Amino acid sequence: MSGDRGGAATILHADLDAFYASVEQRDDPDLRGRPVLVGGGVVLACSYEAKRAGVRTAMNGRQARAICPEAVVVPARMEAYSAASKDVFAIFRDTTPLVEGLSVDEAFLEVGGLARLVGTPKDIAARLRGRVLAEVGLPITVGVARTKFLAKVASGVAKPDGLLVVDPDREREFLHPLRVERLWGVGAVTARKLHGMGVHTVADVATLGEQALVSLLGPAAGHHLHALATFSDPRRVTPGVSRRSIGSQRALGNRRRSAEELDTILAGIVDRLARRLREGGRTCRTVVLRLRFGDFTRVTRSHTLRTATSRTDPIDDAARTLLAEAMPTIHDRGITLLGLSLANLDGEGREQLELPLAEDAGERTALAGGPAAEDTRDSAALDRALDAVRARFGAASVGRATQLGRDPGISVPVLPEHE
DNA sequence: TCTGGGGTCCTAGGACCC
DNA sequence: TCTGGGGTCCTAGGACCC
Repeated sequence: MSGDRGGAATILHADLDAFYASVEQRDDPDLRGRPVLVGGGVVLACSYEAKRAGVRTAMNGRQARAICPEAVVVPARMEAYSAASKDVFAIFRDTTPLVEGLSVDEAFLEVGGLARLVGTPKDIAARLRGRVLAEVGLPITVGVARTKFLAKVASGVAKPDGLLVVDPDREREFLHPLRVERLWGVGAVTARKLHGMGVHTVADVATLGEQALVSLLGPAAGHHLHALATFSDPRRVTPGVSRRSIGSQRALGNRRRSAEELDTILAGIVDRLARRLREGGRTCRTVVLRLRFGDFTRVTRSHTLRTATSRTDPIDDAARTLLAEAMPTIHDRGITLLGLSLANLDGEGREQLELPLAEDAGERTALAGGPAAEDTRDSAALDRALDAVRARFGAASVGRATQLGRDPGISVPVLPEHE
């Protein structure tokens, strides 16, 4: 039964193998058994045949074709991958209600409560693999362990098309010989730091001790790594965790773009994101502009709105302002990527409309219109501004205007339409 | 490895408040 | 005039994941 650390191996980590490439091979029999690269400019995904030749995800396309000249390059078909992902997740949820998705192609499943009805976790995992292959036509690897982390490591070790159960009594012999790169949260930078300390295996991490890890990597990463290396991972499988940000970006290549072009591209991104926001019934408060340059340096500029919104206009205003303010400082570097993220999702419940105010001899007066009416310093302007809000949103939808702290602005709550 | 598009979380400093 | 400690919020950047 369970090991000495209390708990049985009931967490599954299910991970589709070379997901995009497998969908392509499923849909085109000619591609089966051959090295497949998805995406031309950069390798978005590659089949195991290509991986064996040395191709890696995110590799430059030209380089990948040089390494593996016989590879077939196919364009990405995002709709097909989304559909396949939905089908696979339906099988996950048919297996257990406790499904926590990590990305389009992987999820944790808690099957502890199911054991007596449908078999051991290993039986469940085997059946799951069979169903995904039979019903969706895709190979999937499943790791089974007592903790999320060990289950994920297990699936990584078992790939491709494998099933691996880590017995709770044998966790140490499974984990400690592995390289530190297997630890969740150890990437290139952290690995280099650890290697510099003579730490190469997970056993080395455990030996190094928590204090040394914290001083080397900072409190969060240090505690985290120590916990993983010493089998302490109390995180439960929690379904339905909602997104904390959404974003969209576009690579622009090396060609120089005019201000008008950048403007058009930004408008398209804003439009898409605001629509996604509304479709999801969410609001955002923080708008983050992301830029990348020819030398691959990056810059972000962010602005937090005073009130949450899902409307396009305030997001668009903020994005444009951020870009305009950033332009002088980035000057000649050549923008190669333009992106926008909306964060602070659901930061406030009620959507509000803000109207600008003018400062005049210590008194604040509302402006009648938008920012264009800055010369209007009429004391009746507040009323006119409120009228404008009513005209736009309907009389019943306008709440009481309030002064916003020391800021030169007022806030007019706009109630939801059906309230 | 000269680089996509989508995300998550952490850190550090400054402003501001009590 | 100089000086606390603690808390929150915002901004910018960085590391990491698939």
